[in-house]
Amino acid sequence: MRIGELARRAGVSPRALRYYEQQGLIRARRTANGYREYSEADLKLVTEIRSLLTVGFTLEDAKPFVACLRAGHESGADCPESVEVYRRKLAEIDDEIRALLVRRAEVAGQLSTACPGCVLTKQEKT
Amino acid sequence: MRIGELARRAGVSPRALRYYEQQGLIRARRTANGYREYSEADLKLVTEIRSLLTVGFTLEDAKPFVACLRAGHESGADCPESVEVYRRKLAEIDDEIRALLVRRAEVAGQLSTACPGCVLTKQEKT
DNA sequence: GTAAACGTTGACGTCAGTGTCAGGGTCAAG
DNA sequence: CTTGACCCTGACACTGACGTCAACGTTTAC
Repeated sequence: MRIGELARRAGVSPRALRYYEQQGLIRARRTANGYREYSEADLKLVTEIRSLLTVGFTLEDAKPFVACLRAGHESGADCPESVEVYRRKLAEIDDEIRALLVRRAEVAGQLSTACPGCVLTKQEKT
Repeated sequence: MRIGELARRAGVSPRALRYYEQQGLIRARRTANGYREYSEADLKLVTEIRSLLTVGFTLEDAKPFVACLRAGHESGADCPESVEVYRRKLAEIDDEIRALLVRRAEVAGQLSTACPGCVLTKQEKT
């Protein structure tokens, strides 16, 4: 299939697919006229990339998963490198959550100082 | 005081101060030679801006606080516009936390599927 | 045959808050 | 008189994942 069809089926733009290729995540055969030609396996790669991006992974993070799929594994996570990325991202997410909770507390504290009662709006009506 | 001193005392770079000015957050008198001249009140403004930035506010978010201080209030939060920003940011932070918790669960789920036992490392050793 | 719909590469724009140059001017100390 | 520490105004670089446009070639449908 050509880039437009792959894009539609994967739910991304052709531009995104070219970008993934530029970043070394996917490759494409070229037909005689220079058009990119993709296989069903490529659709699987792109689907994997998309699902990783939507949970906050970067393309760099996604590389081991793609490599794992290309190595013949059924899941992109079936490789130690992918598992390592999972563990690292999980730690990063935890750090972000902690940081956000701290910020939330600070902002809520400031708000309650500036406007007592403002902070307890709907859920709490002590 | 001139920009270098204000920068040191506020813990920011001169570049940042010029940027804040460009964005309409602070103003400065100019001496005969064109140098920016700041007052103690400006230090207070910049300190307020910094503390807001560190909890994740944008310069745009900080504008009402600066305006409030310039209007003569002791705290930048002593104005309804500032309180409104606090409430909005609090809601934004809550949204982010919720999104991160969802992502965390997804990643943890994937990790435990790919590598059962990996997810419970230190704290849980069921 | 021609217009629509597709493909190609290349390159700039986006968001925020700076860092870091270039190419100047100013000012005090020695 | 010169060095060094300031100051000034541009203006480009950065991060990430693209959007968007230009300027062009190809294929498909009528």
